[in-house]
Amino acid sequence: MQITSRFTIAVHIITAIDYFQKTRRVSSEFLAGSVGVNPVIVRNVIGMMREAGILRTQKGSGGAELTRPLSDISLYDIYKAVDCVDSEAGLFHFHEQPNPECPVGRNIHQALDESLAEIQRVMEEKMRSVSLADISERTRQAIGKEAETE
Amino acid sequence: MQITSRFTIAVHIITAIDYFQKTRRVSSEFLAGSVGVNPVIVRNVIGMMREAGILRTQKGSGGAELTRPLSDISLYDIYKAVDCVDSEAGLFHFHEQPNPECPVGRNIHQALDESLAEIQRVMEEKMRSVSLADISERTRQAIGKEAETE
DNA sequence: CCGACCTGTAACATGATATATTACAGGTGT
DNA sequence: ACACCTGTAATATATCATGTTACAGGTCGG
Repeated sequence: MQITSRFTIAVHIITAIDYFQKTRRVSSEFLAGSVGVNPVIVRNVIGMMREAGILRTQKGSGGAELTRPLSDISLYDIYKAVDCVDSEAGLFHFHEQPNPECPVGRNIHQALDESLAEIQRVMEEKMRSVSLADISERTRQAIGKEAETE
Repeated sequence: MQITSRFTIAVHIITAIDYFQKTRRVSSEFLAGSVGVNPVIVRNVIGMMREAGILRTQKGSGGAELTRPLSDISLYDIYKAVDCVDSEAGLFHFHEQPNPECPVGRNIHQALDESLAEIQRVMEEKMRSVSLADISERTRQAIGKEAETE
């Protein structure tokens, strides 16, 4: 099991929009080229982030624009926006038919749920603590280092 | 995306083995009845835990037996044993072909990896902090409360 | 030593999901 | 009018989780 690549694709997209938006028009085609996936995937991921209020898009003329500074967008915002996990079901898939006639079967769910929820919570809190500004900053630093060694 | 139910099934199995092993023979058929899945699933999950050294099994006569006390088995041990995530690839699936000709494309992976690894790490550390003794204890308490209200 | 019961494992079916791809209707700006 | 863009539907494919049947071989009580 792995968290869908939509997540890293979305982070890549946001970073690229921020990096390029002042110098060129950032269309889904262009982004698809940078990310290395089909433009339709990009448009879908962008659509999810638009619904989540992270960015705005312009039909026709093209290009996407962030609605707030990178420092106000966390990895958690992206993760939620692109639906990496079902919000209701949670991160862990509990087996669905523990036997109610068995004492363990009818109580294990309740006994485990609290711990599973906590695990999910610490993970999500860590995601909240990382902003897209952090990622963008690291990306720009890496690009800067490339220039040095040329 | 969700973590496979093999994980909660495995926790259920360990808890049930501990709960029943002194009073009856705990076969894969019996466990399958408690968990509510096919006996083959149980045998496969048990097989994975055997490979991980968490329990021993007896061909022929049946029954599984834990190799160490519940307090020495953590949720993380189970999670690793039943292969919830690919150990090499990690929890997050990075898109595989970011464009090396794009400055963002060729640096985003490195810029993100550190954060993704940290997120995975805090999650796994939380899993290490919960032992099967905790889960068993809560299960037994829940069973005890049932008895009270009868 | 036979028969009942068990495990380990392979083989196959099925449904869900991630990703890719084609297609097209409709918006925008020159 | 035309080129370029987005939003979205429809479809294809591959992978994976889970279920199911089947069977070879181990163990043990009678």
